[in-house]
Amino acid sequence: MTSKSIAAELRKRGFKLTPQRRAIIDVINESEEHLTPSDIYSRLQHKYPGIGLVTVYRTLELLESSGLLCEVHIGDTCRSYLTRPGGHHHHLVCRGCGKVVDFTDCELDGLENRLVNETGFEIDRHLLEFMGRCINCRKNKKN
Amino acid sequence: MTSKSIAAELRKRGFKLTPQRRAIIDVINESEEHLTPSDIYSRLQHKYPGIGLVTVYRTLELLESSGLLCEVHIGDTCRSYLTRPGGHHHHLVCRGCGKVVDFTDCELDGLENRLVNETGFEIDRHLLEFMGRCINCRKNKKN
DNA sequence: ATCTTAATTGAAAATGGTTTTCATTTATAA
DNA sequence: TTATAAATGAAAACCATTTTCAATTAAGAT
Repeated sequence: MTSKSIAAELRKRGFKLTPQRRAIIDVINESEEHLTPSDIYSRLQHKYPGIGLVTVYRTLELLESSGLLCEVHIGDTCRSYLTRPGGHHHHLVCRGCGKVVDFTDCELDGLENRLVNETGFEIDRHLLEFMGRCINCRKNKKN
Repeated sequence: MTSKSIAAELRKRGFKLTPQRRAIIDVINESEEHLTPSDIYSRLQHKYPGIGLVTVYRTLELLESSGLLCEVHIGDTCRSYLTRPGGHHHHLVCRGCGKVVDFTDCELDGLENRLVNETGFEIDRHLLEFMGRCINCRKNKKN
C-alpha cells in the first residue's frame, strides 16, 4: 500500500489530509522496520521539525482504527506499527534489525476447525508471528 | 503446573519463598483467565491485604524471567499473564470472559520450514493465539 | 479567490502504569 | 539463635500516553 493510497483512503473517510499526516504516513511507509510512536517522532525531526508527539499519537490511532496500520507483537514493546499490505497476512520479524517480512498463507484453517470442534469456541481472529534473524543480520553476526 | 511446583521451582533457583509470593502464585494459578498486574493486585486484597502493588510487579517479573508465566497478547493489553502448563503451547482466548484454553500441537513446522527457505531467516520463536468466544459466553449472549 | 467552519494541531498539564530508591523486615542457611 | 542477603512497602520518580484548550488550517461553500 503506497503513501498515496493510504492518504486517499483517509480522505475518503472524511478526514483532512494535513502535511503532518502525510509526513507520518511517509515515515512509516518508507521503513522496513516496525516503528514505535517515538521512533516515528524522531524520524520526523528532519522531515517535519516542530511536529508534536501528540500528533503522532493521534495519527497512529486514526490510521489504526481505519485498519491502515497493523501492529507487531513479538519483541519488547506491543506498540509498534507498520503500514499494511492489505488483506490477511502475518509477520516474520528480525530481532536484530527489526525488519519485517510479510507472508499471507498461514495454513491455519485445519487447526482452527479442530479447535472449534474440540472446545465449542467460536473463533474470529488469530495472531501469528514468527521471530528470528534475517539473512543480513546472520551474515554480519552483529545485532 | 501447580502452585507448589512453581514455588519449588523458584526455590530451586535460589529465590526466597515469601508468603507474598505464594499468594501471588496462588491467585494467578487459581484463575482460568489471564490477569493483569492490577487484576492480580485486587484479587489479593482479601488473601493478603496490605501487599504492595510493587511486590506484584516484582514477582511477575521474577516468574516471567524464570519462564514460569506466559503472556497473552491478543486483547486490549499486552501485559496479561497466566501460569504456564509447561512446554510449548498456545492460547485460545475468550473475548467475553477472558478464559484461556491451551493447546499444544500448533502444526507450524511446515510453514516455518517454508519461510526459512524462502527468506533466509533463521527462525527461533513464534507467537500464535486464537481469539473468539467460549461456549458459555455464546450461550449467555452476554459479554 | 475568499470566506466559513469544523477538524486539526501543539503546548502544557494531567493521568496512569511501571520502576526506582531506601529504610525496614524476613527467609534461609550457618 | 544468629547473621546476612534478599525481599518488602511506601513514597517518589519516571515515562509513555491522553486530555485540555486556545490557535491554526484544510476543504467545501460562496
